[in-house]
Amino acid sequence: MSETQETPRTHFIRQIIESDLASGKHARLVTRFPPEPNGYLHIGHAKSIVLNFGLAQAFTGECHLRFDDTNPHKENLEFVEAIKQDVRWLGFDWGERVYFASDYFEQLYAFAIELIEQGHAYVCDLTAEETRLHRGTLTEPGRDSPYRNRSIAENRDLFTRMRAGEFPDGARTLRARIDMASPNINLRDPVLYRIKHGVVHHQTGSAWCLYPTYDYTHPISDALEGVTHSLCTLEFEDHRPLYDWCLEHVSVPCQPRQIEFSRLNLEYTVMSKRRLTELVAEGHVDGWGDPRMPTLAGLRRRGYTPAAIRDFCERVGITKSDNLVEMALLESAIRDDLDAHAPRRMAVLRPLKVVLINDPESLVDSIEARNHPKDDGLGVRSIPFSRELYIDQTDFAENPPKGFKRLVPGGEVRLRNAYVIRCEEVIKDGQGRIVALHAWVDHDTLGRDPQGRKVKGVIHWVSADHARRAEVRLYDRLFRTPVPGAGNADFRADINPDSLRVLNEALVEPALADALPGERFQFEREGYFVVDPDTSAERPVFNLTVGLRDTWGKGRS
RNA sequence: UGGGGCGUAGCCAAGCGGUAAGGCACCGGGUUUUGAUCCCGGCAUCCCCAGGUUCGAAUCCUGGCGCCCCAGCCA
Repeated sequence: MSETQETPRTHFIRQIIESDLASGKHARLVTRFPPEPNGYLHIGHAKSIVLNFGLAQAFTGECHLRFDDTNPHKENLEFVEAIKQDVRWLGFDWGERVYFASDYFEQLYAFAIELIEQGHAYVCDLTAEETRLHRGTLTEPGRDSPYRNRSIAENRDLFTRMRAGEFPDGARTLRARIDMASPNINLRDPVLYRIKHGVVHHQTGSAWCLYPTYDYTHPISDALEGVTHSLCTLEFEDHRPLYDWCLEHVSVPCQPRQIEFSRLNLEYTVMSKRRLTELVAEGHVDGWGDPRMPTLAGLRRRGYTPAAIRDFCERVGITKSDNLVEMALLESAIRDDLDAHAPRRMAVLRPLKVVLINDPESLVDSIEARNHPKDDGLGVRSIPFSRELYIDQTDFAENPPKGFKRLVPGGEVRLRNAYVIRCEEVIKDGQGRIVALHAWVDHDTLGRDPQGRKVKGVIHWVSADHARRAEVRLYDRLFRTPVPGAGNADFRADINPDSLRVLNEALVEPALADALPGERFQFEREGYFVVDPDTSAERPVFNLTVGLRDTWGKGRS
């Protein structure tokens, strides 16, 4: 029997879930993907999305989409909408389960009162700077705030008035009363609430001037939603004791378990939202959806498919080890998908004219070609053929390097899908630049091998009279170093100045003229391309998704 | 020098005391009207190091070493 369904690879989180389900600790799996709407989603988020939604799917549980919107200064609706679009595009469905941490502000507030009533939280009047000074250092314990032992009544009163807006920003905070001497700095009376006046929150408007912090909000939100396994990245490992503390000291309905895994790092790009935001804000790229960006919006415009990104996330795996994944793995995933599904076309990126000089009348004027070498389901198309053609400049060499299989003076080459030709003459201009080639056609080679000789090279072409001019955008890695900004360097200094090259003279076969934005093709012998949204009938625009694997080293740069 | 993690091939990653999966990359060879795809083969005597336990250790113990994270009223 043949397994059509791949067994998803196992990892420590899956094992924990399997055992929790098997032991009856949980009847049903509930996970969540909790983005903060302060930027666009990137491929690192995809890893988390595929993990959380994928697990829910695998165990027929549920995965919530929850916006972690506790800091209105940085968040907005544009990001909320973009995130929803990207998660959907990636192929996941949260159904009715979209939530906002801000949905819980009232309950969070009530739980804070509980903490105060039990002496587990207090209102602190220290400034941010004083708080920092009291916190101690990595090696020295902190000192108690002078406000740490306020009465419950005073704390309740002050906290109520904080909500009522009686105090300015920064005047007071609500802090958990845990342990200023804890070796874990997160436990040194962390701030639970801070005052923020005059910000309009995208969900709650001006209803609040008091905003809960992540550390307080996250565990409670998880609990209120019945999340069973709260999966996050490694940097929150130190926060887990605080996560648990919150749940233990407040009357929530259940105790979710936080489990950490390592975030994705990809060579030759940056993944931090701070840096991505800077790239956009400083105009190094054309917005969050620039095809060079590692954002899902960027990858989409670059021509990546959701399936390839999901596959990539599966291939990368889930562990706790720091990692730096090679770009080759991502590229391999998209090539696999596109090789199987993208219709083939011919496009000449850097045209060189070829004139057929013998008996042109007896040549066919149209050739039927298969759209895919292995999948007949993709059908066939008709390609016009004529006496004047264009081939790629890189497919002809007057002085060929050793091993060159393409066209050379006096040599023969197969025109893909068409005849074998032989270069008879190289036409040059006054400066000695090659402007055209004259070639002889072997009429007897359409659909059959030539008599008595082997022709190894195959090159692509377009008919001069029928080809359409197109703009082709060739993308390369955004950075020229594997780890931009390594050390303490400015990551901007590592930006690759040649990450985009625009070819304006490209000529594509007519079948490509009416392609719609988002349609993907393989330009034979070149790579996979997607129609850019900038495209128009007058000027079709194609983006390079990824080049074909090239063992000859033809090098496009 | 406090606390929390991590260390298996160039990269990612299985492995859960019984004698090192898989993918990517790379190197051969075959097929091929895409120098693509596809197919076949190769690629860790060894699991950060050193001791110890055991018939047997990447897996257990001890001690080192290296790397990452934490001192936001960011998440």
